[in-house]
Amino acid sequence: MSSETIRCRFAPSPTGKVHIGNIRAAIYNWLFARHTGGKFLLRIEDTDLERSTPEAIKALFECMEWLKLDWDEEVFYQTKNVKRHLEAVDKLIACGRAYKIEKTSRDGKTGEVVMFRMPKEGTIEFDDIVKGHMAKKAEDIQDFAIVRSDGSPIFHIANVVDDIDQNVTHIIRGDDHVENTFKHIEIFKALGACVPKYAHLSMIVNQQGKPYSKRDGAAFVGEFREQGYLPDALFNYLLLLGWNPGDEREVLSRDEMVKLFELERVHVTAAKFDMKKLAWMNGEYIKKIPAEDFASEVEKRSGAKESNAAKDKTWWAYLSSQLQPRVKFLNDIPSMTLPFVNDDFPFDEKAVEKRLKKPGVKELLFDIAERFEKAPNWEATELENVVKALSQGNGMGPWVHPIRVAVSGRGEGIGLFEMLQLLGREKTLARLRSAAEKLAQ
RNA sequence: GGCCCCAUCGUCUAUCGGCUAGGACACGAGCUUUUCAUGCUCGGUAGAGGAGUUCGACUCUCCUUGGGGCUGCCA
Repeated sequence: MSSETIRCRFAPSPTGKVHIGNIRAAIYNWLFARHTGGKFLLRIEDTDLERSTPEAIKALFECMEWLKLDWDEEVFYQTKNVKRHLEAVDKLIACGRAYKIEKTSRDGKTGEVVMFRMPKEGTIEFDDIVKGHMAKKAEDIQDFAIVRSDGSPIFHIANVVDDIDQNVTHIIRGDDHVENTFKHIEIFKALGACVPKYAHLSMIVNQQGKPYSKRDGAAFVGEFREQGYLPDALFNYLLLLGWNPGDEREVLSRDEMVKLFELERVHVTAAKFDMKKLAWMNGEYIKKIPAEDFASEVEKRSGAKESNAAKDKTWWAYLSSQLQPRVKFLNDIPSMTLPFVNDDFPFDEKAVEKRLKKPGVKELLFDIAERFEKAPNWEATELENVVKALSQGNGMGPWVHPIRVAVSGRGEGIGLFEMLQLLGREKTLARLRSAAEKLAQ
């Protein structure tokens, strides 16, 4: 196949939220087009006027942009092609491949619809790029409606006519359309059009093997975004769910993906969505963020007030360098940075119980505050030396743990002495003493 | 019910007839260590069952079982 003729498309119906299974189809289409040098088209199947609002379409665009899925040519709106759909229907009626009939729908609507006439014998077959050879006896497929009693075209005819009009050569879509393909092939043929190549993608399923839905956790792209997932991490993970480069690489750059992606390597089997692996992937991508960018992300998400002069660029860089290997989700940043930017931070009850409410801790905190106060400078190494001297070669745990909880309210976090350096002398001493005084009561 | 599709560690997967079945996530152990992470090292767990083809089958064929999809005036 000549590469300049390859044209594939992502054809979602805008419902306001973009499901991960759906966006994976977009990703595969995009990668296929970019790999082959073909075109990636975007068609919005907005015939459902109830759900297809401008807001829903906007959400779709935002989602595409977030994942850096750029498309070629102008967006194709299905509603703008209704005239062509109906022309095709007339043509089908004229040649006997469609007919009008009085029908009562499931929900009780009665009226005249247009049905597409399926052949009554023979086999319909196609070679699916991922599923292989597919065949079905024509007699196993019933005639089906293509125009509603209100005169509006139905998915089957609209979809096929749009694909013809957009010169689509490759249809890469969800597994749930396999059965439709046998119907659509007949429409293409009846209309005298070339039948495109098909590639059907397996579904993303939950731990029970059922289609992954919102009941299983985040199911829409927007939710992953809100939860602090990086677009590249989600993209990479979704790609791996059903495709691999054939070697052991898993974390791939966009360029590598484009270079390596082949539809032929896409899996037939349904893949279970593994949130744990996605989380790991996200951590990998967070570690890849350039230090400067991560620092500004930390500053942005910390909710810090600009007024604090002590917090200069160096300060943020130091804090974020400590945070970067520890952050799994960008959404973890606010709670992790809170003790650094605000004196009003929560104390973890368990940590307080375990580290502070112990005999001698009050005295220990007062004592250490005094020793820190005398420190010649406020560098992490200097502060560490103070505690080292106290521990006399034994573990520093008995000092480190209470200090950590006293100044940050939590049992875990970045290195303690780095933490103290970042807090500064004044805040550290104040917090140590205030915690000690609370214990006295 | 009918039709279609699928089947390797718990999960994602490598393997396109030669396998002591490899990797990643997760899990366990250890090292590093002030915590939590990171990093490094090590470890366990897999070819649904049954026939057949073959010198040889995870790989090919058939059956069984299990799972999924479709069977709309939804897309």
